[in-house]
Amino acid sequence: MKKVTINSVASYAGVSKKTVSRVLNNEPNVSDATREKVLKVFKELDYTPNPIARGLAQNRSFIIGCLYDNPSKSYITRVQTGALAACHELNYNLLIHPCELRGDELISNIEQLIQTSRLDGIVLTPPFSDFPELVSFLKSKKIPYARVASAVLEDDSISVRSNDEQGAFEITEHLIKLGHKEIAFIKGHPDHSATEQRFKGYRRALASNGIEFDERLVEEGNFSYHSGVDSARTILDLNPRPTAVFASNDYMAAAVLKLATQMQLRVPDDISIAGFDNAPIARHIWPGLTTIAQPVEEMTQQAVKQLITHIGDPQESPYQVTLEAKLITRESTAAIK
Amino acid sequence: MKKVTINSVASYAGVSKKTVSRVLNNEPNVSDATREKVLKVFKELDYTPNPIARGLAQNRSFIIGCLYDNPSKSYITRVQTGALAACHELNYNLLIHPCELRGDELISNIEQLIQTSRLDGIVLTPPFSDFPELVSFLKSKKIPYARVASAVLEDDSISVRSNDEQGAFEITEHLIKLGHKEIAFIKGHPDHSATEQRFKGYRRALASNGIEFDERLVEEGNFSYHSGVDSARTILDLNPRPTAVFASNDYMAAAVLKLATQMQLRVPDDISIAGFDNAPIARHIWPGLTTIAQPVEEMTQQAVKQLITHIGDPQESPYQVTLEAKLITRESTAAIK
DNA sequence: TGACATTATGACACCGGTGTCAGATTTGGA
DNA sequence: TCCAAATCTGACACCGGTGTCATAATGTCA
Repeated sequence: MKKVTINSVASYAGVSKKTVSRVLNNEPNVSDATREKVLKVFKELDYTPNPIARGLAQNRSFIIGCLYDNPSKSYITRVQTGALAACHELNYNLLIHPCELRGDELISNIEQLIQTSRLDGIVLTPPFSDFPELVSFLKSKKIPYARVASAVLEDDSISVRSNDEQGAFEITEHLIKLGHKEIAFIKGHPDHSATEQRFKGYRRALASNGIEFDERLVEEGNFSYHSGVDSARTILDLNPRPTAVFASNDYMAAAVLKLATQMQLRVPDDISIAGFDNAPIARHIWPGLTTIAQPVEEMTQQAVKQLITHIGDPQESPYQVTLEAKLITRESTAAIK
Repeated sequence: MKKVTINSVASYAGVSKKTVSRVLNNEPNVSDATREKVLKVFKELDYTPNPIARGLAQNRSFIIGCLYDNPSKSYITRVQTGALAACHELNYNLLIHPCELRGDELISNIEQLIQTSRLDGIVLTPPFSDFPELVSFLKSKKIPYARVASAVLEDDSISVRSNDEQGAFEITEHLIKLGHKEIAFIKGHPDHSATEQRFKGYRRALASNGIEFDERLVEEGNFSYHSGVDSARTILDLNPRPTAVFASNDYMAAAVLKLATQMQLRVPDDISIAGFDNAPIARHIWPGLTTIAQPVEEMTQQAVKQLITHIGDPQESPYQVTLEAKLITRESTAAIK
């Protein structure tokens, strides 16, 4: 099995390699007869163009990077799934880059990544989607980027999000409609813009239903299961105890559930619990968690698709979409007795 | 900011580009004076060699692929973490390739992957580590590969595993020592070689403790949470009910726990439950699951490191390691009353 | 000191594609 | 029918490195 290069194809088809290249790239100015002849040779020789040579000639790598730092493995894999779908479709490769750095270290780490791997573009996922220094660094270096699930919109960049504020509003209102008035809230990690958005939604739901906001019901978490345990401890010890807890994500909600169960509280009879994200754990525990499902794969796929399109044709105007989040009710929330 | 290429470095340092290349690759036959001079220019110009050009010249991509199909997101991310660690260390890129295909479709999918992405090598993770057709395909195409957590050892290929059979033996013996005699077992997915290994360990522990194996206590699962629910239903309805359940992974164990809780059974007072893998869920639920922890990151990292070393120097003899798995006891198992 | 082995260096082709541009061929309108 | 415009095609340099080989510089030993 010898290598099939553009040269073999060219000589076999009796044309120049430039013409073969034209066919490869669907360029105009090739007669139908020639095009078909070359295409036939592609099949016959089972030719696959070498992306490395292509990359060298065009100064591209056909690789985009995917940056994330998320405690939720399921979120990560969902992001990857969406990104990969877009990459496969458009003949790109995906380089995953988990990264826990912040500040200058983050910037220089990303700079090095771009330098050494020659990325054509980069997808930012939470919490990086809303790091202004990172975004402006990429902008200054003219590295194409797309932002997934960012709260802050800019009109000159690609951004695909879902409405966290609205989701939090809906789930809070769901609790209110069940008769709950003392609804505790556990915040997420301060680095994530979703944290603020979800908190806003919670407060808006309270306000629009005439319930006074009570600061003592709010705990600071960081999206990790562990932080959920700490917050839960404080909340469940409150006197009077709130009748419902809305945690900013499912891991923290699961922690509340665990602690409540350990304390012999029955969920949802004694206390309702709601989460956010619809992580697998939300349906792997008993009772299943009422939560908000976001189209993470879809968001990432659209973002990456846009990004690659933009790389191929920088004229293409960047676009921004907001997708729908959906309330999923399970057994962990019920009407107050 | 203009591009810094090998040519700029060469002319700036007053040497030929071949000499620069020699320094880059740590080749011999460069005088110390010249080497230092060139190295200094690297720093001064902040030069990063272009891996694409390098790849073209050497007919390499500096990319290795990572193949997996696993219902456990945490397992996937652990595999990725290990693989990335090795790749970073050795200046390689990692291309992740989740894949649900089997048989001929799998082979042609992988063939296409290798063709289009020009992988230098591929890491097989369960269940692919033990697919004979895939392994012999790779061998016939002379694609370097490494196998993670495979049960079948071959002495001419790289393989890093941990001892599933022994782990299952230990956890079963743990239950036996707590006084359990009727221990139900839920099998994993038949594609995974671990499934058979874990079952073997379970049986060996029974045998070596003089407990007769009872086929009625064994259920077929497939590692998914859902299959665990089905198996749990059957097992918990048995009369007499077994006093312990050992599920082949934590998701299925969590399913047993969920169902048991729904049935008002107290765990571990009424029934003990054990899992395998030490997935996050094992400590996110109440009671926490007794389970077996495998060094997944470590296994993958070693496998990838070996693989890349082998690619760089095919003389390097492939090696095989077995790492230790560890019993982790939590609240879900207790002495029989 | 001369003859020869060893080390250091550079010229040049090459990896497999793409961009530029000139020349050949076809098309269309007067 | 003829000429300009549009369409097609190929020669050749180039992307940024590495491999080969010739040659220059240095070292070694009689």
